[in-house]
Amino acid sequence: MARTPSFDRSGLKKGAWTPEEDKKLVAYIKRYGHWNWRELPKFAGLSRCGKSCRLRWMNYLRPNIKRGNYSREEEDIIIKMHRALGNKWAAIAEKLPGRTDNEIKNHWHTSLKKRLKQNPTESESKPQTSDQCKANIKQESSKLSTVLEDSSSPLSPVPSLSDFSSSSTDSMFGTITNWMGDEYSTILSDKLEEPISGEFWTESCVEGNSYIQENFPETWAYPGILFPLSPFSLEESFGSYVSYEDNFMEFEKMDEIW
DNA sequence: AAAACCGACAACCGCCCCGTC
DNA sequence: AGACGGGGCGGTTGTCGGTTT
Repeated sequence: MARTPSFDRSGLKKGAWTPEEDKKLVAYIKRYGHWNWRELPKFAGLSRCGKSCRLRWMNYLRPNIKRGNYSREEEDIIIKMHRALGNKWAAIAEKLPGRTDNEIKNHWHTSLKKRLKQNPTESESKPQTSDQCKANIKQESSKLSTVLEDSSSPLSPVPSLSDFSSSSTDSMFGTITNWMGDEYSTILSDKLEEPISGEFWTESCVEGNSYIQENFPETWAYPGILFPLSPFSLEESFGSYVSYEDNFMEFEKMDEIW
């Protein structure tokens, strides 16, 4: 399925990701976040370019990725959004929780396009100007938000942070392992064996830890952590961002959790 | 059983946008 | 204002598994 692994001139690996590489990437991001995609592979011990790491994380490894078959409802949304927006896969993906733009794009090219050919009445998309697209994005977004807010909808967003905070460790762990699969669940199981204190859930995340996303279980965010595992000093890496003392404390807190 | 074909999808590439200096 | 760098996006390709011939 994936491409055969190879190395480019600069020695960077290309092609299919191995489970080992995935583990390294996941372990690094869950510990330090993606503070800089370009630098990240060096510190994570990966011979990959930053872009490749980003892509792997965004399309495959990040939490709450929904895989598998598309429901009819999801397909209808894709068709509808595509009619309104054209090939704005990222915008379309925003309205399908758990689906990535890449996945939607693939599904469009492999299935939906054909389906529409057979049944043209479903589509009839006219080329749109970029202004029209922008207007449509707004319009479709507000319409679909209404649908998605309805908790009875099968397309409801993934559980919110408050859902995680009120749930048991077990159920949260279930959610996390769900997106990672068995392959990686062992990395986590060690860390999640002990219940997480109530205090932990109320701590806010540092703004600017850019990988922390909506619906991202807070345990993954390491409250306050913003620095890399780097051979350089913290100051060198982040200059005025943080003081060593502050983050050393965060480090300790983090290690308690993990 | 083997070859040819097709569908699915992970991954790469190049371009563009946006923030920073 | 313009150069630069990082991140994001969309188009495309490469490969594998399944199906058909």
